[in-house]
Amino acid sequence: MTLDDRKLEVLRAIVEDYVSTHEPVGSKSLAERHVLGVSPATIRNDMAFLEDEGYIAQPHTSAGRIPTDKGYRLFVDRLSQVKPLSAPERRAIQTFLDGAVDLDDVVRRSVRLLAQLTRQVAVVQYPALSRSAVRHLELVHLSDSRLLLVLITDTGRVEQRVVQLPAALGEDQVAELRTAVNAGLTGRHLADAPAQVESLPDAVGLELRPVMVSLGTVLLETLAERSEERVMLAGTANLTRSALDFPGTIHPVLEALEEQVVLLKLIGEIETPSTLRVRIGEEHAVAGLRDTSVVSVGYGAGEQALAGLGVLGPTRMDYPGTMSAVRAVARYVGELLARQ
Amino acid sequence: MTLDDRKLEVLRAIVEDYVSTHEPVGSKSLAERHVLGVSPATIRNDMAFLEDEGYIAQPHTSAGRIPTDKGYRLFVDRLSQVKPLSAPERRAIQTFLDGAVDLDDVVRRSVRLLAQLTRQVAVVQYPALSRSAVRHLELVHLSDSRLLLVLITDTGRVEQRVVQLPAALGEDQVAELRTAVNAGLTGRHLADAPAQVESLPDAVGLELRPVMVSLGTVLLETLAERSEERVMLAGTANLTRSALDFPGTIHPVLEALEEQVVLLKLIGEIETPSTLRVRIGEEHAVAGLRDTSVVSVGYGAGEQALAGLGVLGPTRMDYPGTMSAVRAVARYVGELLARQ
DNA sequence: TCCTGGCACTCGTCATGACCGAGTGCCAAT
DNA sequence: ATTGGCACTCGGTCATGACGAGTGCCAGGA
Repeated sequence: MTLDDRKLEVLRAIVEDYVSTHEPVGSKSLAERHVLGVSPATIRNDMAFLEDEGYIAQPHTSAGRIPTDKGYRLFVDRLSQVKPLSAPERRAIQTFLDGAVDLDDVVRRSVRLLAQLTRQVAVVQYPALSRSAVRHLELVHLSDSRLLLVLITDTGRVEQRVVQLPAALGEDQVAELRTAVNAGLTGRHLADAPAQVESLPDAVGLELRPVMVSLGTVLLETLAERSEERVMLAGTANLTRSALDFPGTIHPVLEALEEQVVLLKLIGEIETPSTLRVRIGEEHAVAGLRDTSVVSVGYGAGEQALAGLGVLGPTRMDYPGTMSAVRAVARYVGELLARQ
Repeated sequence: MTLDDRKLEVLRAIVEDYVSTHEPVGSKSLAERHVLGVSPATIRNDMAFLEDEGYIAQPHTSAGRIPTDKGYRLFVDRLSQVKPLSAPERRAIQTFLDGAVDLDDVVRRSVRLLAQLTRQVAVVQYPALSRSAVRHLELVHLSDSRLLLVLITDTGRVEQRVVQLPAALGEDQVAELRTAVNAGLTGRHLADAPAQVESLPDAVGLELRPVMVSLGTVLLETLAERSEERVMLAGTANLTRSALDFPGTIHPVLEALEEQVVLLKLIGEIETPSTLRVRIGEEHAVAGLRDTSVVSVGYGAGEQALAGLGVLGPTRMDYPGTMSAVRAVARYVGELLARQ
């Protein structure tokens, strides 16, 4: 026997019913709620087959079936149809995001919007430093021996670090450094920074070279530390609504969400924008997320994604709806950043 | 009958036992576990009195007593003794915070540390702009009609905003603006900014005055929007450990924590450092926090607090321990910022 | 060959009721 | 004012049994 169209249709019906009712679905109610053209008995046979193949499972003997991770995977890959956003939803995205005044604001607004639209936990990553270019570098004289290095990128990120100077500097020397640093780096892609930094000391007077070296070191350090680092989270409270979906507690999930590294793995690692990625249950490497699914996508104006954003929820989630929302917000954020 | 010493002692014993066992405490076990010098029957009489006065309550008829919010309040105000931190704890604070490279890092580390030490939800507010002074203002030429305004404060905060220009500017004009703005504001307290901004246009050439006006407007806007705004949160996962303490779900608590405004009310509104504030259960204005207590304190080097930090947990928390931890971290953060 | 109706069986849920024990309030005695 | 004793209350636990949703299997029909 093979996985024919009707069996797929049965699987889709099971996923849809289970997602909306949160209860194991039986053959009878399935026949009632969907136009499958066959009797419950036939559906039972199909369900037995689907269970054998691992697409659905029974929580206990005399219960209906629920989809397994493998079942959701099949659903997402082959069965789900794009669910267009409603007009009010589109409008919400527009009005919500249009008022943003800067990058922080864009990120904050989009993460909240996403949480609200999907009623799940939303994550938005700041544009990766490694994929941004330098817009300006500023040096601020803090004291004789300390300089503040401020990096401003074309994506709107601002990073700062204190630099301990090997020797005291005058205001004019700081100016010389500033000019040289900007001449060497402004407009450059930060991915190329290591190479550029190499040649910086040559651009200044002999006595400033050691200073320039430590400046370069601090800059590279900052890039390494902060490169992908920042993310913003919203909608954790939504986890409690689906608390029943998690065996025991939501504790492991909350814990995983507190780990930046984990979040970045979830959302990051994205090359091209607008290719959605869905990770379902067991597909996660992190144990605490075995009962969750993540829908993520890259955003960014051009060919290459600047960073990622996405949504995390119970494996039993409305995949089509979530996928549309994530895609729509990403597209809009991309446009917004390009406009800047 | 009055609230004599023994009754207070009984109340303290009830609070301590309940906090450590999480179970209503009865007269017999109280007599066993504490040296009160009287029999259970006497304790029962005292407990009846304490209940009449509203310091303790019975969850149901045949159960022991648990402290009410009023009981905790009395405990905190008159009964709790300072519990010094253990040596490992002190060491943890030191090593954990000493490696911080900048303000973001300090805040991130301290909020995690606090969450870890108290095993509760920790909140740290960034130094309030209104209580910081300008260290430097930078103007970056983005395009003909757009300028990036970067504000760097003496507390290490960096805020940036895009300014739409009324007219195109050359690089030298930007330099003139930069000089004027810094001459007028560097070193000034941001609380005084409105007055200072008034006089800025007079310091530049006639044709730059409109630009300076919009620059000033944006600066004041930024101050208003961002003044107290930023906070960092950690340890939300700790809420699930004490999930049993919350009737129903932790949903309302998580929701309250997502509201920046609420957080700021909790942690902010602090004038002098090192005066701990404890808010217990019903004392909260926000309904979602009726089952939680918040221990907060201001931090900062001098007389005036820069901002606040604190901890949120179930009303049934270890007040003395939490209070010591909060106080210790605040003191250390204050020192750290002063050193910068 | 595929579909269908029927039937026996499984097992989780819910309501019931008995029992246990922790804890109380009250009272008489010290 | 304190204490020991005692009757009483009531929530938690456990065993029981009825109920019903859902299944797998099988024989008959298209």
